[in-house]
Amino acid sequence: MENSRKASFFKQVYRVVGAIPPARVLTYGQIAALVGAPYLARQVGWAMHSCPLGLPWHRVVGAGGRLLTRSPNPPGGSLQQRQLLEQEGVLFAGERVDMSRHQFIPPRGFLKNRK
DNA sequence: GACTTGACTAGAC
DNA sequence: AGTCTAGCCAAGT
Repeated sequence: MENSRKASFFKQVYRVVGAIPPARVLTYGQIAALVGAPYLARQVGWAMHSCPLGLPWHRVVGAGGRLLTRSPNPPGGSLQQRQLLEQEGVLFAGERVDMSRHQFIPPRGFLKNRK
């Protein structure tokens, strides 16, 4: 059986994002790869646009630790994202997140050991 | 069921 | 260094 992989792409993304520990960040492409579609980075970002409350959307960054957040709310949602990350102790290299330090590396069975 | 949109990425200029 | 193009595909209309 194909396990419970029938969940919508979005839902899978939400699950991954919601599982990111504090002081850790993931790139859209990496999240996409985690759900089994390294080329769906866009859809990941699109899924985040619907960012359900309670989801650590601020822990999702673009390639290279770049902040791409385009929240329709305040112009410059990236700034808020940066503050939220710094609040967790994430270090920044200029305008980018220090990926070499905070890039989240999913453990084996990260998606399997889901309850 | 076809068209449009999109918080991406990588490569080219 | 920045700007542009192309490609990929799910969900909304």
